[in-house]
Amino acid sequence: MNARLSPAIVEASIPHVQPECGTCQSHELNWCHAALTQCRAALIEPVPVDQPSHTVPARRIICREQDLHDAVPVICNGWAASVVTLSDGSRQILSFLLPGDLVSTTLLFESRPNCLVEAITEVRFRTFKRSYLKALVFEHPHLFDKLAQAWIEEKDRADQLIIDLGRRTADERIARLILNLAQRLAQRGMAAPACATSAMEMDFPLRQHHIADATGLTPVHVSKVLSEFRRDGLIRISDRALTILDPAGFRRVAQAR
Amino acid sequence: MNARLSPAIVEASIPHVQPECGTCQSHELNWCHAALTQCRAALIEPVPVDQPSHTVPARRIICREQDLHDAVPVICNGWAASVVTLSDGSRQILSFLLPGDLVSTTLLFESRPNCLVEAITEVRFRTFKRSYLKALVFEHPHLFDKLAQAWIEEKDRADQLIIDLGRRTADERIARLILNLAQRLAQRGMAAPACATSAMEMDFPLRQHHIADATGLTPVHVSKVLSEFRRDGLIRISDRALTILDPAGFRRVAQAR
DNA sequence: CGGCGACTTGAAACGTGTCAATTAGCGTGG
DNA sequence: CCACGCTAATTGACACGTTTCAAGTCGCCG
Repeated sequence: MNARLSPAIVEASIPHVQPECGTCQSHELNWCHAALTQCRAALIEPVPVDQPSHTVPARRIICREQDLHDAVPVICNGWAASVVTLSDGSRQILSFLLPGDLVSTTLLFESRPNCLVEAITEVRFRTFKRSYLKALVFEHPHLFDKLAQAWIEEKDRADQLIIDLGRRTADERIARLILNLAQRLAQRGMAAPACATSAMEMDFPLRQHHIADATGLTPVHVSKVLSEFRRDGLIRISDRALTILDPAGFRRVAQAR
Repeated sequence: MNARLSPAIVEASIPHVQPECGTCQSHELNWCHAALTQCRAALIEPVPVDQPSHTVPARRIICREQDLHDAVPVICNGWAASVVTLSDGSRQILSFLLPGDLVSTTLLFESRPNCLVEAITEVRFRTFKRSYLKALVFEHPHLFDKLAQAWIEEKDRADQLIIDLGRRTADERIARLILNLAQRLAQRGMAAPACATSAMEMDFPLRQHHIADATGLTPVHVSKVLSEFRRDGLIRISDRALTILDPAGFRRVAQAR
């Protein structure tokens, strides 16, 4: 499927890249992989990865504003969120970050993120030097197209969230969040059809307070809505996994309008 | 102030460009002006403007999804909004477009906008050919930087709107919307300090239903909140103009958290 | 065993939506 | 010139969805 790097070259410059990246190579927009292969094709070296990778435990902050003056993080493994906290302590999650995601495409051009990136599960990530990644993107039209596409998707998701928060009820918001995550996971091969039915199963490490922060609701209300979904046989959550038992019905809830 | 195009060259290819653009040249990110001067500098011709300009009356739709397969609109004059309508008829305004604004930076790379652009006042706009504008941006680093900056601002505003809709009350949302517009107008020289006080005055063509569509509220509630602002001596609205009477107090309302 | 965080559930309070009646303004056509 | 119809805005009463507060369960880990 993918043209692996020659072990000899990789091992010489940055040990352990290949095995670690095995888990996110399925994602189309895989910056690590793309950057590494492009470098190799152009015989550039060293590879623009500052370190093999960082690993942080769940709930830890991956980067703050000041950490990003010249670093562009890419999630290799695990779930993260970009979060903004208001002065009264309430939080809003702007987006969830899944393996293969660039934290934000605007980071390629500016170093002033207004939000934190926080690990939800244990997260392994890599940081690229902005200047390096930027140069790479300009030299390789293929990478630039990927960037443009990532940028469009990022804006699309933001716009959808605006519509959700502005015009939809709690039930719709939560159902749509789950369906969106399911779709993104499926793209990465991280969600699987369960048993013979049309049900879908996926890892689901989110706490209810994450859902609340993302949908502009309170954790208490999230709990009530999820209970209702469960009572109606739409989903099942257990043991950090979620199953959509009735995809058609669930989509109907999500698209009440 | 600005280096005007030679009348001889302009008149030969596209009549009337110069006088019409007089009103939006003050805005830093002026695509018409930038594109035209760049073309001239590079001795490219014809200028990548398909027609002198279009003018549509208030409330008219400027472009739909299918109109944008190869056209990138720029607002020359007047106010517009990008709007999405849900199947039950409710509407969400994603952003207001002021003179000099590119409708959306993602339009440079893809032709699938999920929203309409609707005129609020009478609007004069220009459409550029995507391929042309795109090529131009790549050839001129200065233009590319402008694009990147526009992209960052666009995303910042979207993120702020997400926070507003997710975590702020009606009063905060409305106050912040007005303050944001005041700031953007001020950047364009379209808002002026009023009398000796610190008050700010500006054109304000928005109907209350526009405010409602942008803040995720109902027109009725918007009316109540604006009445309250007026009672408290924070703002005055009359005759399509808005004055912020007590900027400090108004900002306090907007940043309750 | 005790403590803590995640979740659940119910009751009451609050903010915003819905519905309805009314007024003002504005352009159109008789 | 006035009557008309239309849209925008205002205001009050009430309904609904969500939040807040509080109490309690469960599982996990020290």
